[in-house]
Amino acid sequence: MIRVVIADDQQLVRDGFSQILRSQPDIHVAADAADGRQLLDAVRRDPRIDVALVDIRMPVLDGLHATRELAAIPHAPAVIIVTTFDDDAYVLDAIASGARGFLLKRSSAHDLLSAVRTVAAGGAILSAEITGAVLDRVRSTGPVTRVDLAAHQLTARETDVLTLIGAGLNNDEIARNLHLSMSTVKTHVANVLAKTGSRDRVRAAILAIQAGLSPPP
Amino acid sequence: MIRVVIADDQQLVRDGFSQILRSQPDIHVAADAADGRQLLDAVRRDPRIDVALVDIRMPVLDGLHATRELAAIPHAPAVIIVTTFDDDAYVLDAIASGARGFLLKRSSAHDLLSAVRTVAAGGAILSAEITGAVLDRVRSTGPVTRVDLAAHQLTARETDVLTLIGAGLNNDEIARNLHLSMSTVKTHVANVLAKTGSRDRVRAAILAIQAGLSPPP
DNA sequence: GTTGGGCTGGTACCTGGGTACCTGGCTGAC
DNA sequence: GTCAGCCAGGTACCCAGGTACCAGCCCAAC
Repeated sequence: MIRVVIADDQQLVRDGFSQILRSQPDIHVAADAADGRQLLDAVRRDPRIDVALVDIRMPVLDGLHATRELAAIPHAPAVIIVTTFDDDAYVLDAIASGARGFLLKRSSAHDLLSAVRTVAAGGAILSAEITGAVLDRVRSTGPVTRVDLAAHQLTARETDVLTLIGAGLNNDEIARNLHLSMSTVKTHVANVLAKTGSRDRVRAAILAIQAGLSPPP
Repeated sequence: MIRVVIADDQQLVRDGFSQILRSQPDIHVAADAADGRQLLDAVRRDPRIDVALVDIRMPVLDGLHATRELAAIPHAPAVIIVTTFDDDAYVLDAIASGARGFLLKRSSAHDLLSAVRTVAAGGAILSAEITGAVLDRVRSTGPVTRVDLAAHQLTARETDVLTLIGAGLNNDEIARNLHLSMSTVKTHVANVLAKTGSRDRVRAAILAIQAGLSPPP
C-alpha cells in the first residue's frame, strides 16, 4: 500500500488528485495540506507516508522550501513536485531540493499514477516536457568523463587533503580541519601535487573539482 | 510526416522497431543501418531524416560515437538512444554526446512512439528507469544557482584574468597570455579578489569554475 | 624480524602570490 | 574642462605556499 500526502493550496486540486488516487486499490491518501507548513506537520505526524505530491506555489511555506526541509526528516517521503509551470529554474531547483519527480498539472491521470508508483518504488520521474531542460543542464555541466583519481594512487589522507584544497582551504585551515600540524599538511600537499602532476594547489583544486571530490557547494 | 532511421546491429530488432513505427500514419521509416558508419551514411544521403533510433552496441562505430559525429552534420536528426542496458555511465555519456532521448528496450511500443513524436517536436524523453541517474547527476553538480558573476561588477579585463585563474594559470602565464606585465596582472588579480571577496586565487579559481567561466574541459 | 609504506611531525630555505600605494594614458559623462 | 573609471605599469614588502630532507611510529607483508 502506497501512502500519499497531497499538498496544494487549492481545495479543488487536492480533491481532484485525491479522487484519482483513491480509485486505485494500492494507493491510500493519508493526508492533505494547504501549505508547506501543514505538509511538514503531516509528515512528522505520520512516519509511514511514502510519497508527497507537492505544489510549488503555496502560502506560508512554498513547495521548494518544504521539500528541502522534508529531506531533513528521517523517514522522509519521496517528493513529486506537481505544478502548472514548466519554468526551467523551478525544475532544477526542485531537483536540487531533493524532489524525485516533477509532473505538470496538464499531465494525465495515468501519468500521475505511474509517477506515484515509480517514486514509491525508489525511482524517479519527469514530465516529458521538462526533460529537455534537465538534459541541457546535464550537458552544460561538461563531459561525464570525470578525472580518474584512482589512477593517481592517492592514499586516504592525501585524498582528504586534496578534497579540502578543492574546497579552497589554505594549509593552516586544512591542518585545523584534520587535526594535523602544518608540517604534516605540507608533506601531504607535496605528495598530492607530485602524484597528480599538479604544479600548484590551484591546479590541484581544479582537479579535485573535476574529480567530484569537492563539489562546488 | 516524421522520417526515422533505425540503427541496430540486430536484424530482428530493426524489423521489430520498423513494424511498430510503420503502423503509424504519421511516421515513415526512411532507412535502417547495421552500424554507426551506415547510420552516418544514411543521414548524409537523406537530409530530411528527423529522428534516429540508435543502439549503443554496434560494430564498426558504436552508437555514442556515431551520435557525436551526427551532431556535426548540419541537418542532424534528433537522436534517441535505444538500448538494453540502463548503465548510468551510458546514459550520461549519451546525453553528453547530444542524444535527446534515452529508451530502454524493455519499454513498450507506446513509449517508443511517444518518444519519437516528442523528440521530433523538439522535446526530450527519458525512460523512467534511468531518470533517477540523471537527477542524481544534476544534484551532484550542485545547486542550479550558479554564481552570479555579474553581481561582482568585474571589468572585461578582470574577467579575462579570472578566467585564466580558473584555468590554473599563474601570474606569469596570465601575463604572457594577455600580453601584459606581471605587475598589471597582479593589479587585476588584486581587484578580482577584492571584488569577488575571494581570499586567494584558489577561491577565485573555484568561483570561476562555478560561474562557468572556466569549464573543466 | 625486518622491511616497506603510510602517517605524522620537524627544520630550513626560496619563490610566487598577495598587499599597499603610486604614475600615467585613455575615454566617456557631466 | 574636469572628473571618474578602466587599463597598464612600477616599486617595495611580507608571508603563505612549496621544496628538500630527515625522523619516529605503526602495521601489514614477506
